[in-house]
Amino acid sequence: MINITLPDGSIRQYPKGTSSMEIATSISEGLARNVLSASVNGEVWDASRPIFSDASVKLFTWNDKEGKATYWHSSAHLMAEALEALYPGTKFGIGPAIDTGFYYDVDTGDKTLTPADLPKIEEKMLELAKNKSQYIRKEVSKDDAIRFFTEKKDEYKIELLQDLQDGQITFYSQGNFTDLCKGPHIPDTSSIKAVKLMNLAGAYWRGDEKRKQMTRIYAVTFPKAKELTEYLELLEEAKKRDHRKLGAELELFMFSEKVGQGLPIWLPKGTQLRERLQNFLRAEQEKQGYQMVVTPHIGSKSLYETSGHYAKYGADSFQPIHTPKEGEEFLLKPMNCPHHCEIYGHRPRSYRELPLRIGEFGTVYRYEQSGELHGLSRVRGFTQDDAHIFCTVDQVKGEFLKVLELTTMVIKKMGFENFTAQISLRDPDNPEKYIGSDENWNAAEKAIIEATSEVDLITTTELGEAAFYGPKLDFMIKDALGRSWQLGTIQVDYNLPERFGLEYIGADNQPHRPVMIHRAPFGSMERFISILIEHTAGKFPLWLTPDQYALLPISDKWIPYCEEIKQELAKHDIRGFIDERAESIGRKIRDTELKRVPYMLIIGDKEAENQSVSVRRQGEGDLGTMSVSEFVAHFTEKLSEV
RNA sequence: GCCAGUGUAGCUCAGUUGGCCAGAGCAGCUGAUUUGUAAUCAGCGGGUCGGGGGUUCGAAUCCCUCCACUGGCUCCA
Repeated sequence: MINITLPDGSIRQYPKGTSSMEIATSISEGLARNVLSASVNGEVWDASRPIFSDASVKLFTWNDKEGKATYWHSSAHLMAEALEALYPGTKFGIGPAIDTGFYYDVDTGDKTLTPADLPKIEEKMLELAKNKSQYIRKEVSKDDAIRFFTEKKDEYKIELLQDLQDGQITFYSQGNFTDLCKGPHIPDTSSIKAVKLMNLAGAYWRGDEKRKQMTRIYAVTFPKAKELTEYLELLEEAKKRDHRKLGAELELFMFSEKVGQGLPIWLPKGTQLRERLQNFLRAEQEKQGYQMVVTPHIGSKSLYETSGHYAKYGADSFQPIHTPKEGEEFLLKPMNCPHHCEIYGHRPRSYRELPLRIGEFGTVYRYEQSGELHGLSRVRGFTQDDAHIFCTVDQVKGEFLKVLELTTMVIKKMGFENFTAQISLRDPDNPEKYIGSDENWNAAEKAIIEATSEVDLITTTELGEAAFYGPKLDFMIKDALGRSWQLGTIQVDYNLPERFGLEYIGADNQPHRPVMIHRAPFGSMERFISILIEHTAGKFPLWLTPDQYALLPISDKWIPYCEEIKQELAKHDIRGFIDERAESIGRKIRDTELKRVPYMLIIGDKEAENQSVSVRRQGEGDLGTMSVSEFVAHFTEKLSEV
């Protein structure tokens, strides 16, 4: 007998060789029906795999992340089976589960898959799923495995096998399909009830752009048809909120082929929004002792040679521009930090000046590959809400915590409730990607890890995600549709001060090297606004929205009264406009609703007579009639709510 | 940059296997209407069918090429 510890701490005894599925059955039939996989001593296993020694077991169903991952990975195998049936000779790369669904990288030889082929594959998958084929695990020797795929002429799998150790190789089969796979898998195909192949994309074999490009098929499956429908509805909603669409409809920004791709042009309403965000942050930063600066859009190439940016990114950047007579070289500013280092270094600094906090809404230009550009979220010219804090080693932690506080305050003020932070450290296997000494890196990484551990913040740690000059703390927020986005960043940097030879004279009258903290709570105004648009579906917080109200006169004879109200509201810093068109009130309301103006003030005979306004809230409807001062009170209350 | 796809009026789209002056709705303009909580009516203007080249008696439609956009990949200071 073996002892099985369950998540609730209870220990049950089972015969040697009992599977997780059998354990589930012993608990309840219903549970057994839903089990997809199980963790055995922390490792995710097939539910059918026998357990031979004492273990702690956790059963996974569709409600667990691990259960979904198993389900989708098994679905990838089912898709591969369908592809092999429809397109014999198809070769397979890798087919993992992802956050939502799974993909499989395939090489269909001469046959190019098109979106029109996808329904056929879906149908085949559903047909095969009905066979209730079991996923069967088999341990194989490396030689046998290589022989199998050599016969199948699948060079991708053979390459994957080269990196695997003999004795640790397993195959999984279901129906007529066998794949190299370490598993685990769901019991059988019958739980795969709804299938949707989402899209086709090119993907380099092993992520290497020098190697062959395979076809990646993205897909998702569900145990219930209804869940697929709900998922597709969510995608529809995301499409409706797409910032590129809303940005055009609400006249926030535009792009022009003539100006150039990836170069956003801010229209008046978008500019209002952006400047309100900047003013808000500027005010908060000034409270905390930041000083604003303005630096030029170009900088001498030597500036970036000093910083190391040129060596790292020069070849893949916009190329230097030259002065016509002298032939001097200048780069479009890709970063503000070198300029700020020069500000720090332009005269001797005393320890009494530190921390010195230099802020700038600095517009930078970076060459991004054409296929990378995406609306406002990935552009070639953007404005960072940048600042650099120069401080002593002893001040690093305190300053870091203050920045952390500022950043979380900003995120919350923007209406994002869910956020986490990612600690991005060096990749220990690729030291050549980074500048600076190990001592500097260790100190910087330690500072971030220590400071974040002192605050109430959910963090994850990623190796290899650091900037080339220092580790980062990146903020990840979840939007209203549950999607994750990376926002602002805080970076601790011991290296640039060294490269720029920055110093301060300490209390001991000796020169010391300052530490630099790079930080941007929004990240970039462009990217942040793209996220804000999608999060709010264009219904911005009241304090931020370009027009807070629209006055809608029922006939043009009430325009003068509207003017009066407008002036009164302006006294309370409430901004809006009068819809003076000779349109029906129904039309005016509809248009204003679509423009996401939060308040509509409808003015006709009754209102003019009683010196009142009829108030309608966007998306909610009629709030009734009130006096102008009552509206101001209502508005002011709502304003303070966010 | 790479793979796949898309590009017809400001927007959303129609345009049969290549064939009469390329269509619709919305938006715009003009006029009428003076309206009570999500579209008043009528008239008018608007397109070198993404650009260029080619095949053809004839191209929005077929081919080549360039550009932009979309979904991914790679990249992201």
